[in-house]
Amino acid sequence: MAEIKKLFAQVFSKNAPLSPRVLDLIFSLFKICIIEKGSEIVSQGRINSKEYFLLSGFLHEFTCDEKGNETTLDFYPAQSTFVPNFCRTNNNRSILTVRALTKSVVAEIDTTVFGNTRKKYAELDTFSSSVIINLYKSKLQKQIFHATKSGKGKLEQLRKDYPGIENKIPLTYIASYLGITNVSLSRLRNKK
Amino acid sequence: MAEIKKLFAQVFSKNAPLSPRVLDLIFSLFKICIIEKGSEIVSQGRINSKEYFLLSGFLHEFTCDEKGNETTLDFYPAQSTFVPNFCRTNNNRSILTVRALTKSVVAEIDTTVFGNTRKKYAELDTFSSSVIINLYKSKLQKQIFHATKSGKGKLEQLRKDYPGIENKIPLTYIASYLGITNVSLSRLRNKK
DNA sequence: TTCGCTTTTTATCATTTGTTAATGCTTTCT
DNA sequence: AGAAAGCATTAACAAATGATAAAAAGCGAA
Repeated sequence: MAEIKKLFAQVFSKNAPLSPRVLDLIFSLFKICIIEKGSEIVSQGRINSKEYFLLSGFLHEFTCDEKGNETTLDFYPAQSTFVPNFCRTNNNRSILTVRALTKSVVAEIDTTVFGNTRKKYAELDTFSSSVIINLYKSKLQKQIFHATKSGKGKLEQLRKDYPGIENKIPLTYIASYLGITNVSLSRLRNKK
Repeated sequence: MAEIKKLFAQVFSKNAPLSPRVLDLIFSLFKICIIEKGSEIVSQGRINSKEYFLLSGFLHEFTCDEKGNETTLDFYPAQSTFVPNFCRTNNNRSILTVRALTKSVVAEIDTTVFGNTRKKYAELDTFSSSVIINLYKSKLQKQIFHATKSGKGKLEQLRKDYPGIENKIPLTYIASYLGITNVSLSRLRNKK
């Protein structure tokens, strides 16, 4: 349990520093969940009213269009912050799915509980702003990534952003994230 | 001046409804600026501490890499909301540029003035959340756009998103936004 | 292990996109 | 008007990517 709390503190510190007191308090409000490989934490179309932090494991976030095609939008390595609930929902229904690609440990809290706590502690407010800034900047980077790089360049960037990812998860998800076909990805990987 | 205020009200209502009273109040705090074609409202690398709303005209948002290559990230048709200051800056310095592609009219306000006013009126808080949600969703759409569509598909989508844009601004910016070369864009336009 | 299923690679061909360069068309400025 | 600069199109070729299908490799369950 001490390890869990350490991981928890680390995820939070990636966004903004929190005092030990507030960290203790907020930690006590979270529920720790074990997620089996293949199961979904958040599901597209479903009601969801929680905030999440990934402590350990590996997840991917994707949308599914009318034809059933999944597009992977992001990867969550260990110690990642989820998109905030209010951004990823329409009328409380999720617009995307987050699925475990390996067995994972997630910390979850109700949005209203978190919101109420936030009102009491200014540092949690700063924390939340920081989450949004990081989210926006990461999306901005993704746009530049897609608009300026070819398949080869995107694969190189992916390798920097997520070291070892090719040995961790099925390549289909990587191809989807890069916006290329499985066949193209295979070619790029086996070429010089 | 009555027209200006009407445009102002319309931009705001695109995010979240505001009561006439708060709208009047907030309007009085803004400064209305005429922007000549080609000049920059926000400049990459420069200190900036304002929030902006585009009343009329047409803008584009871009970043410039070390080599001087510009990548257009977004277009702002008349009555658009800018990315919030806190998202588009690092230590108060802008990480992107917004430039007028036609003569434009912009409403501007200091971030701290806006922030203070927001604290007093809950509806402005809702408004700000709404701006962020719209921002995030628009970035999400852009990622899906790039990851799932070919040049042809992206051009078709652009035409839906920004009707008439091809007759309004230089095609270079459009090609950059689509992540293709000027030559490819020209080909796609004159084909089929 | 062996079987069956999924994932990945390989091959072939068609299509798209990039690169380079030349041309023609506007626009702008003097 | 004329010159200069910027913008858009076209052409020709090279390179990258997609589509399809088949083979190979990996994985899990009985």
